[in-house]
Amino acid sequence: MAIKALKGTKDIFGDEVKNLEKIENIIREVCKNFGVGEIRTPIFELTHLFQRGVGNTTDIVQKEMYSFIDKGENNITLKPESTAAVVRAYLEHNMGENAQPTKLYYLSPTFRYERPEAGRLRQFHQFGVEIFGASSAIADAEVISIAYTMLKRLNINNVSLHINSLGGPQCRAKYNEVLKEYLASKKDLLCPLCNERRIKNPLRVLDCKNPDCQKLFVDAPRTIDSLDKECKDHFELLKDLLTKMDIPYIVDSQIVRGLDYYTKTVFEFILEGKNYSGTVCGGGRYDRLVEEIGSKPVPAVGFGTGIERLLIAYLEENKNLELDKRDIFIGYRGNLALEKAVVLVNNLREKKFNADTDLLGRSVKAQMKYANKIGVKFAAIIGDTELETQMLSIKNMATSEESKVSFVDLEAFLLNN
RNA sequence: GUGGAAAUAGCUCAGUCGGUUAGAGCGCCAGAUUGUGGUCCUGGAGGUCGUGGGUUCGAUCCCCAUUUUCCACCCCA
Repeated sequence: MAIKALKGTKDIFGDEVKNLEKIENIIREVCKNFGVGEIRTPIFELTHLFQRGVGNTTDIVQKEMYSFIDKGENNITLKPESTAAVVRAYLEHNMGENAQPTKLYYLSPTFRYERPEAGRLRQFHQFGVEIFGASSAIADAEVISIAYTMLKRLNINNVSLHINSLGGPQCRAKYNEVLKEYLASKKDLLCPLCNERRIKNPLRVLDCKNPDCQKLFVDAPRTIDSLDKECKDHFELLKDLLTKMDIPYIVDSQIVRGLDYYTKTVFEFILEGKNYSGTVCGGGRYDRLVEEIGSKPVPAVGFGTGIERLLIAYLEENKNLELDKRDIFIGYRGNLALEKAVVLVNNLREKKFNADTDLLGRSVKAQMKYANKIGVKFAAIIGDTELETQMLSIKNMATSEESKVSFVDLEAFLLNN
């Protein structure tokens, strides 16, 4: 019985790897431009960390974690998101003592036990940014700008930015009262799920996808109407900065986010695609999370994005992408020529050219076919004549043009072409 | 976790009202005056028809179970 990859997991190879590499390169470049440094935290942490950090009432913690007891009887969980782990590392290494703010990004495998579908696997990859130690909306704007810049450089244009503000603890408490009252007045019309949430976590009710419920919410109280002056100013500054940076946004009171730790700003980039529609990137401010996990309060803001979803969006907008071409293929005919080809190719590789030769001892024709398939710019065959004259006849694969080049001038030729 | 559809070659899929050697296109390998790719032509390799059981003289096809994938919910990135 053949062994196959587990449900919700997959092997990544071929063009997919090349595309992912491109995306990752753009991500790293954007982070560099914004002065954001990378952090790599372990793949697993104590389960307790996520229970505290993500929130015990969330679906992620309640039913989607890969948890197990290791041989030392520690309760371990494969990370279902990275923010809690980054916060743990921030506190553990006293990063708050360094020059502030602390700007970190991660690019990490992430695990959630869910029903897999397109753009959602059980092992997936997340890219995210966290900025610690900056309470001003300037940081919120910068975080959004990072995500926006990344999407733009990936040529993903069919997304829209939705922003909202949940306010601080006081505003949220106030809002919860108003909302509860409002929802109670509608309880006979709400679906069973909404009525359950109405008691436990009223904010989540607004997230209900039931169209009948949504109709009721048109005149529901909005979080932004319950903001105190500080939170309101914060939100106004954010909107102002986004406008000044030419980042278009929609204020959307339905954006409440699924994780408990958000305060003030929340946002999502929502994709309208053929193969996938939905949130491709989401985040916000979480001023109370660091205190929740550690002891001292540290303001923080960040976002997370699923690389697989990013890839779907990227492929929709970038149909005929040119994958990197190898520079030269050097084939051979005969044993002496074989040795010469291997040596030449090896020398070129040492000089950091991309060079390839035939490993199967095929006919000249087959070697040329191979050169064509792997997509080299140039191809040449070494035979008796070439060995005698020490000259190569290099063929430009795109134009069929041939150039005579001596063995010693090979590097110079490649540099100039 | 709920509901629905699907699973046949490396890929995309046909097909058999249940019958002997299961097909196509693409891809792969090889030929077309034994030293040159891309188009065209010819040939070849490659499948225990997802897995296990049942019905049957006989199952890739019908039935049951199971696994996986996809879609819609739920939730999220």
